[in-house]
Amino acid sequence: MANASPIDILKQNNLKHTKQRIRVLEDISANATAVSQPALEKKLGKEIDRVTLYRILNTYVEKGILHRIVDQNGTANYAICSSACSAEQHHDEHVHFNCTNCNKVFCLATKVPEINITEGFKAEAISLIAYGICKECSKTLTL
Amino acid sequence: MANASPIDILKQNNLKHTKQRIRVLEDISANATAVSQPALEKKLGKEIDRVTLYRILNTYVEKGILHRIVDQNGTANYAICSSACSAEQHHDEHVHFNCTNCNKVFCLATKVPEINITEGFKAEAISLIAYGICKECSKTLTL
DNA sequence: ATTTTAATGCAATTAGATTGCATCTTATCT
DNA sequence: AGATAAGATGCAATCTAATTGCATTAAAAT
Repeated sequence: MANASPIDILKQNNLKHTKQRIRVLEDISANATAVSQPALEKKLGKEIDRVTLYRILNTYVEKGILHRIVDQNGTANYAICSSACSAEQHHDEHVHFNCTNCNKVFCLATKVPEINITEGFKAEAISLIAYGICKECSKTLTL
Repeated sequence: MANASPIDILKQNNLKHTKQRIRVLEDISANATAVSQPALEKKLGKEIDRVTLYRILNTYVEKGILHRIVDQNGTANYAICSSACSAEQHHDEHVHFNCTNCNKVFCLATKVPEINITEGFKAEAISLIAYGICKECSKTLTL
């Protein structure tokens, strides 16, 4: 279930398998880093309408197929969820890294630690984003 | 230096003290929670031009006077920095709580723990946002 | 008081995201 | 397979956040 095919994922979630939905899943899973909405639109904009893309992404987030990481600029980035995610709950418990140079969002292996939340507040999800310079950019910038 | 007046803050940062800048600081510090850009604009829109507001907020973030918390929707929220912040570095090391019901952003007392970042990535700032239902909304929602 | 320096306001523009509605496609049911 | 129901797509329009250029105005320095 770790690397299910796009069609399997759609079946598991009772979603009609349209070519647009398959393209989006293929494209996002082909990428090592999370993909931003603008990048997706740029790449798929000729095959898929802007609005459809937004709707597909929202459905995927709701179903727990993708997780959405909003970066410092307020831009939405998308990455495939681990199999532990569902429509009921996201278990996107790893740290993200947002490069302030290239703007890419990376999923790090580091897990989000337990956080002690103030009495009275009911936390349902935690987002931990580190900002700085990514591996590739630090090479380029020091040259 | 903990609760410096708007004018003091401007002096300390070599910023001209205009009535617009003072209003923004007054308004944000009057609030217990972080204030969103839309809320600020709604409140100050008749005294301060939209564009000026954006520019003031950006200068304040650059100078380390305010910190910006981007919530799940990509909306910018602003809160007064602790005195430890400067133009060189933000020490906004506490956890934020973003209510998914009323959208307010709270600064919690909880500190952000040490995070082990993957080799090669250079983290400069950490943002830890918990999403869920805030104190007030949990009261209202259970009624 | 004059000059310098920088902030403000206005108009226009860019970009991300959303809504309503007609059309088309997928899946279902004979 | 063919008809039908359910739902997804595309298009036009709209909304909101944010940014840029430029003329005007206000604050600080001399």
